[in-house]
Amino acid sequence: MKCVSSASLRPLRADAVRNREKILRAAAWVFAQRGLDATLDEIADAAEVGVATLYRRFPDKDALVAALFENSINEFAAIAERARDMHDSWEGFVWFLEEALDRQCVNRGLRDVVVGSPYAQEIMASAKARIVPVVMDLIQRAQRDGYLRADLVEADVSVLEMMISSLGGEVNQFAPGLWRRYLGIILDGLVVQREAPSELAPSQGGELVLNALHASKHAHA
Amino acid sequence: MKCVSSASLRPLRADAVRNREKILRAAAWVFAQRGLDATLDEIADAAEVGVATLYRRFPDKDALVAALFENSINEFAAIAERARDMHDSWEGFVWFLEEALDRQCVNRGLRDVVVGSPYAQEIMASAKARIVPVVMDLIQRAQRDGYLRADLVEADVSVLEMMISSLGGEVNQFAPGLWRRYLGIILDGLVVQREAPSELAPSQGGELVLNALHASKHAHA
DNA sequence: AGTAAGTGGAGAATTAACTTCCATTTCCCC
DNA sequence: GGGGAAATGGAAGTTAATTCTCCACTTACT
Repeated sequence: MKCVSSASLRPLRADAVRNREKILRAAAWVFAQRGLDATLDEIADAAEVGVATLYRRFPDKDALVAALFENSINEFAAIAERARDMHDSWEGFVWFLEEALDRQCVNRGLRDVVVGSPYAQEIMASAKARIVPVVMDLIQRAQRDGYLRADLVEADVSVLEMMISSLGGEVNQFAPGLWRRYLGIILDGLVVQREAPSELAPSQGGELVLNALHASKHAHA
Repeated sequence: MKCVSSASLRPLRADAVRNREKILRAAAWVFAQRGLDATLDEIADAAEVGVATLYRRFPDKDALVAALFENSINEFAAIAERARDMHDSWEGFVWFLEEALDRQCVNRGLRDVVVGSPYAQEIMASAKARIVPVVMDLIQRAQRDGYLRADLVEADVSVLEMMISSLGGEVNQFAPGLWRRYLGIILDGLVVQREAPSELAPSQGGELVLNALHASKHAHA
């Protein structure tokens, strides 16, 4: 009995390490494009590796998702904290939304994680605990300074994020950055008072959004 | 060769008519609750009818969906037209959104139809052609009267409708009417100018929205 | 060179939906 | 009220997608 810790009794063989990394790279790509619904077979193919290899390294999808997205989730917390520390509370609030949404719209897998995919339950539970109080702070500061409407609560931010990030993924590929247009409208609805509309991101591609959604579903003869 | 028209050569038998109606009633209910993804088996069960009966009456899902939702779709057009004819152009615009969204949020199947489910392609194609110009009118009138921000285009309305109606269905059962809160925020973002935030529908249940979304997906041990 | 570790990919197991078949029941008209 | 056409139910065939396992073979390490 010469093993020390319960996990990773011995170091992985060199080729196994290489394959593990190929898998992670491939999974990052595939999940980003197609969301967490992507199959493990698909990822194994993209990694140029047999399925069994993937299953040996990661017992199930949850484990793979956790390994991949733990970083991104911590990044969220970091963003929120940095936003809270910005001088202008409104700028901080807006910057947080922009950064968070940009990531979620570009990476459909990340969006699924944040919105609460069953494959990322525990990983998000702890992250939420860390992020929520910071967002509450962001909100309260912007409210105290008279920028943000007083009736906004933390849950609203989650819901609005969810609504806006539904324009990520495939839609964002048809109409890149369209989500910014609607974030703009919503921000105009969140400020306490306003003389004129702020300038919006252009709507180009907007007409195609619904078509883009069709395309994403199966063709259906 | 004594038949007259190509369809409905002879009248249906009395029991067949009764069953057809049971199917339509059941389908209306099931689609409203679970969206167009509900299976035909499920509907047959709810109608207390064998699957075969359903298939004999409606060759495929598209036919059933068309039979069920043609009315609702025409209702949309009627609502849009009535909104256009209202005295106050802003009230008309808001009223149209409220009515349209209320229907979509209460009836998940209807939402799927409007957002462009593959099972309702043709049925929507013609309806769109009828509704879009009316909505453009609604927009232009509200803009001309100085209520609605000038940079809003027709496609925006579809996108916003889609975003808001994502709070229908199961979410609306957890937190009934929550969608009105976010419609309120967005409307505040759509007016040209505003001194103070308008009053929002309460957020009660809002914290549970994301949980409601989980619940809707399979439990996943 | 020997052996433990690692691999691939076919295929078993599962789940789920759509659709058809046909022996039986029900209605309609005479 | 009886004969024949119409309608029925639900079991079973079909197709498809996904997860996960097995084992004969290959590769790395000492």
